[in-house]
Amino acid sequence: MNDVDQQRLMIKVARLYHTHGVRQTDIAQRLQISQSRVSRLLTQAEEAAVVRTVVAVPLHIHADLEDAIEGRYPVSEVHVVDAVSAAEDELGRDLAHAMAALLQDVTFAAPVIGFTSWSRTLRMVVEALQTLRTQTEQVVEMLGDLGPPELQHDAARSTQRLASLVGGQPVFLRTPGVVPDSSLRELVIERDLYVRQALEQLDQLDLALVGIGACEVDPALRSGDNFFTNEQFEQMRSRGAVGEVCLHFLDAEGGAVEGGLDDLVVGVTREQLRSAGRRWAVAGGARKHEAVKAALLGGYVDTLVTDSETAAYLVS
Amino acid sequence: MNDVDQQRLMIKVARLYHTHGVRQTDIAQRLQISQSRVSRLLTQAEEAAVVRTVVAVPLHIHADLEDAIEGRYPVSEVHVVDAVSAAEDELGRDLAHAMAALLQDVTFAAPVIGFTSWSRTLRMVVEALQTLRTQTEQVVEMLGDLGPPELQHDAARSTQRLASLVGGQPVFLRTPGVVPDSSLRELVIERDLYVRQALEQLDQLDLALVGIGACEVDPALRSGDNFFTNEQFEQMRSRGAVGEVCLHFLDAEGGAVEGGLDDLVVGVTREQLRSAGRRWAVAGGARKHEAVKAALLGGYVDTLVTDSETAAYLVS
DNA sequence: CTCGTCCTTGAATATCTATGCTGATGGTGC
DNA sequence: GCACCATCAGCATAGATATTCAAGGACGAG
Repeated sequence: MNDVDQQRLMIKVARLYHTHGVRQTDIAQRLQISQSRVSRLLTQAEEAAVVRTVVAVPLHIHADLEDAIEGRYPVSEVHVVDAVSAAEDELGRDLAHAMAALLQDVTFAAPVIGFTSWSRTLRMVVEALQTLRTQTEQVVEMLGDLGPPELQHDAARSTQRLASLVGGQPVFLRTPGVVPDSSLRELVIERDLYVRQALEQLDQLDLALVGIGACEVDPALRSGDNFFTNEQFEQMRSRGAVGEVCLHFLDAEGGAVEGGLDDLVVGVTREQLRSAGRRWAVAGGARKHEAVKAALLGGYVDTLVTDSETAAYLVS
Repeated sequence: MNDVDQQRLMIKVARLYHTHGVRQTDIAQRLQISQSRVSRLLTQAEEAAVVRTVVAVPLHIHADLEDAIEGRYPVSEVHVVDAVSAAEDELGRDLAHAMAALLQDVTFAAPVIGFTSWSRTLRMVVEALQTLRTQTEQVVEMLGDLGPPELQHDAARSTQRLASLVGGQPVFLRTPGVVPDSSLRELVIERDLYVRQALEQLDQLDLALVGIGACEVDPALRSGDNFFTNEQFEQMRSRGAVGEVCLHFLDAEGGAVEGGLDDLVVGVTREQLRSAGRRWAVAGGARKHEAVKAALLGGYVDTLVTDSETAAYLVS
């Protein structure tokens, strides 16, 4: 049996099972295959996203918190998710799905989207996305490479996927995201035409999908490996930093923490970010409470998706 | 536990199960409830349409047939569904889902939608629909009541649901759909203001969702019970009728079969139907082959959703 | 051609899920 | 206050689904 037939069979099975409600055993009998094969075809169908199961979460269960935050911070929209658990990975998944759902419904046009593929949650958002209607031409990475090579692969794939979902071109930033010294940064920008062009595109972001980080080394990355070192984070913390947005450090009030580290980052600038038409962020979990608050206060975020605990912290 | 908590629990369970892939037993343990309750909550969630499972059928598997039909008949669009089985009820379900999927994606505005809730397939379409973007103000029934009272209940509910999905007002036609004699029809229209108004609205249909019937008593209806009798169908067949659209009989070339029966129908007229901006029909199955052909030839259909066998018949 | 590797399949079975049944709980009518 | 009914939870288990394992087959290297 060739590949196309295989796929048709898969779809037929999926429809019989999900749409018609036929049991696997009966499907097997009807199509003259074994039940185990039916089961496997169904798994395949799930993986190929031929069947999509979405849990429609009634919006705005926490309307009270949302309103409170919208009143207190310079944001236009807050969505509070009722996470199933406070455990970081499950939380991330919930937040990601919520943001994906939001993105599916957008109606505005966003020719240029900025994306940071090094945020695990944002990658999960992209994973969960199906299609969207932003008439996007370009998806530009807002940060260079961070962390180990295998992560860079995931990141690139994620940018690629987002671009193909919106029907736009991916614009990669294939260069180290953090350089050891600022002159090197100049050199990189000067020498690499693609990098220069990508960075210029960030001047006209219509939609920036930003991750918010606590002021610490991300577990998935490694200190110093294409990333800031523990010492550098330590130093920034001692200067009052509580978090970062696209590797730009913020103090508790959302102000910039100067320490020369901005000059080591190859990526979107604070100004570029703040002047983006829309700035959507997704972040949650106890570790990031202060960082989220800082990002909001600093005007780096326009629309926030977060969990109820973080939301409660924000209004407290 | 009150109702709201119950619903939250349901959603939490649904998300743990579907989004996070946790087993029922583990969910039960985490939430301190029994596995059976988890199972039942999940069933509930399915029923409440909180979890929706859709099988994305790759469009245009039968592009060849579609093109051929579009070339030969005065239609603008044909969608051929690869049905899982030729059995009538399963076929109907597949067709219905296909049409629902199409409707979900429409972008045009249709202030007035005409609907015939007595078609089982069309009711299934409405059942499968989630939301749509037609900016509809009114959903007008195109035929009066047919068949036994319990069917009328289903029909009304279906119209109601469609209206609420599009965010419009349902306009019912609560009057017999087939009257024993034409003077009675005049009387009904004259006496009932609502009926008169509804019928007038049908002059300006932007989208008509029409069912196509073979020239015979629908199994779900009953001969003579608010419907044409077997004898009447027989008579029409002897005059060359091969099918009907909204109870207007058609010969093999799509021409009107005169026999006075049009005057017994309280509902949309042939002209109203043909002048509708868009005329979407869903029909399939061997019994209706000729009827579908006639409806296309007669210009009653603009966009057709049908099965591959019917499609093959149409091009043969 | 032959062997080894990798992949796919179906039978058997382990695992997971749905459901009949029973008792508990809470609301209703008398 | 009490019998009555309805509803719902949990247990046990029937029923359905996923997975293990071994066999068969396709493919490529030798």
